[in-house]
Amino acid sequence: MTVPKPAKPAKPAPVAQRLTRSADHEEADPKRERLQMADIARLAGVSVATVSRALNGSSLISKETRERVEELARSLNYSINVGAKNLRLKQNRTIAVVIPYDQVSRQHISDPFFLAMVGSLADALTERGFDMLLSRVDADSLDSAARLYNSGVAIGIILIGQWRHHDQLNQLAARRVPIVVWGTQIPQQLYCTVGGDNVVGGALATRHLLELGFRRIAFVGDPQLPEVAHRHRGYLQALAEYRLKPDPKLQVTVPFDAEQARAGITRLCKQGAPFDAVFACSDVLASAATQALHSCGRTVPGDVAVVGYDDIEWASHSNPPLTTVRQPIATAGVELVDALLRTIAGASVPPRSLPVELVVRSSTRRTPV
Amino acid sequence: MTVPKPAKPAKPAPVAQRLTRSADHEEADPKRERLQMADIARLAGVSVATVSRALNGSSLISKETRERVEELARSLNYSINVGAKNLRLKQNRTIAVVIPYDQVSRQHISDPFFLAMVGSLADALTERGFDMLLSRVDADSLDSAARLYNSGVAIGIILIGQWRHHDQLNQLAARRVPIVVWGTQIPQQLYCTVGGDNVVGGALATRHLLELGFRRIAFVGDPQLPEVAHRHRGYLQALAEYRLKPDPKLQVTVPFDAEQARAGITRLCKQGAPFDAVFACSDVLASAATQALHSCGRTVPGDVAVVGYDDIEWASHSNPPLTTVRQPIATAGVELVDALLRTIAGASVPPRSLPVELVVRSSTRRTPV
DNA sequence: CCCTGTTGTGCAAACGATTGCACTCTGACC
DNA sequence: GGTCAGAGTGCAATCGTTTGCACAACAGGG
Repeated sequence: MTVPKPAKPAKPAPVAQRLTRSADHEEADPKRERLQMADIARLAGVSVATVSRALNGSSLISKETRERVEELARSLNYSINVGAKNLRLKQNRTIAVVIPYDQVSRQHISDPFFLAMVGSLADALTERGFDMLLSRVDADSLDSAARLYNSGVAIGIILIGQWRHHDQLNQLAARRVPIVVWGTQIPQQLYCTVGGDNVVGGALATRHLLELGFRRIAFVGDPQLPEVAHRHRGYLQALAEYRLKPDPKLQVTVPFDAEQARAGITRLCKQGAPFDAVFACSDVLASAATQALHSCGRTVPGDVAVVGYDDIEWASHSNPPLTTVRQPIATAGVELVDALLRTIAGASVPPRSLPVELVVRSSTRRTPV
Repeated sequence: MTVPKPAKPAKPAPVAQRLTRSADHEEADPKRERLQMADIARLAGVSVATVSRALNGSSLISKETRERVEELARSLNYSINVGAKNLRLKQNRTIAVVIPYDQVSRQHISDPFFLAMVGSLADALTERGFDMLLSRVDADSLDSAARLYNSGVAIGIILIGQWRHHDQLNQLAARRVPIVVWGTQIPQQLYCTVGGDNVVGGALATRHLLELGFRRIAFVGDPQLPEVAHRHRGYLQALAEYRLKPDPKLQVTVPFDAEQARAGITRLCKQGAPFDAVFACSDVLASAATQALHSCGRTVPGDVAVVGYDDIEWASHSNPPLTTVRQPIATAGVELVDALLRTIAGASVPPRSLPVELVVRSSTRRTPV
């Protein structure tokens, strides 16, 4: 496969010879093998050890040699083989970002919230000089994500989407895979989570509706999912503050899927259980709900007020602009990376919950604009 | 650093001894060094060569040995060190996806269109068993992206966002870096592009407005950018079909930045140059334009019709729902990956332009809904 | 002239896998 | 009994780096 290279001279060859040799090499090697340290060494008339040290700025090397080597490397735009370097040093600057693909509560990788998170993580990682490996894995065999760590591809894993896979995640953590999860804190979890404060978020949204006088508030989401469960708890809390009992008929249990949310809301309308507001656990769900309401002949916010969750970019551009609970996406990226790096460093990092805030727009106005 | 391991016996050790040895190892090595082939070999009482062959399904190995090794590896959930493997085999299954960050026409990595593209690429790459390295680079030193290839981290590069960096890209291609770019075809380009058909897209959008009777159509975008240039050419084409001369006053030259688009449209309103429609070169720009128009007291589509470009998810949810030119994001991912793989295989892949279609919604209705 | 630092370099052994080649067993055949 | 083929395995070189150690060259002090 590889074209044999001329043997390395025992002593530095005189300049003339070196140049010839290099020309020879170019001719003899038209397939343009990737440049490597040995090439630089040969051209500079030094050993690879010296090149290595020079490029790493070792103080052992004389200034002239270092500069000559650096110049040569730059002019040939040589770049070091990271794989070999990592192998030798047993180090690595790659972080895996994993988005599980859940068959049941199917939030696809193209979900805007996840994508925004990916963007935020990309920025945070680039900032700190890490590479980001983006990977989609089947949520049913989540521990296949561990492969990324075990095989040394990445030094740690950031997982977006806790779903119902708490146990699998705990197993990963127990196997000492450095992992940080975007999600919500669960009792007895062995892994670190970073997430918005879902209880507060749920309460904020619900309280807002209650303050506006709405009393029959439908909840759209699947409380089996940890994050949704907490938002639901907030919802119940707020209701309790107003001495209201939750009506099970107003519970629309659907995964994070627009289609099913539409169907769920339509069903709710048909069933005739009266309701005057909707709290949906994501903006996508809220948007789907709004559409379903329209096709049932009910206006938003005239007949029904709608609150979403996430505050993804188009929430403000939707029709009507959506009142929603803002998740701190930008800081989320930074916090996740931070937590992971500390985990990798061996620290035991406590779960972190980030503040959320309510963004009021027209979808909950008493009088439509 | 590394804890010394017991010397490997010349002959397979008797089972009892092997088990003891393994126990010793566990105790002596509480730091849990990553499992490697040598460990499996020792426990199985064979050589690493045999383990390697067994795990790679070589027919040289007897069935019993293979199964024993496989079983052992599975039960310890060993996974091979990909770095070492790649080094030895000079192969790799990582593709770098690069999003340049342009300081001038600042489309950030969080632009929804780009993120959707990232999602699409992630799917296409996962599908084919490749890893995806997501990287944000400074557009001014684009060739730093070449580092990813030169250093062997990735075997090829997919770049999203051609911008004004045609020359840099050509240089990369000239240096034989396998690269495929999402963008538009430019004369004398050395690299392969895949993109929507921008001329047709521009023409579709403009013709649609003309058919509805609009005659003074503002163009929002910076024709210095190759893709925008083509859309602009389509715009001119359509105007010509109606024997209309383009009015330079209706040209709003702004980069892909919502803020500047708002400012540009506001300026246009203030200047008093009459216009009855806007063709914006992205949905984000269109949305910004709509907002600006509203604050100038002009309704959409009542006073001014607006057409966008991309058809990102929220185009249909915006207020009013946006008429736009749909880019084929899902197939784009597949096509980009395809083109890159063929480039890597040594083929000279011609640029590809994908069909686009007009999606008509309310933002261009003559009577508002 | 010998000894002892000091300052640069080079040699060679890692890192964890793959694979050509050599080798050891079998059992079969002459 | 000798030869041979074929099956199964191990040895050792290799991939492109880093780095401990040995060593060469030179200067200065006795």
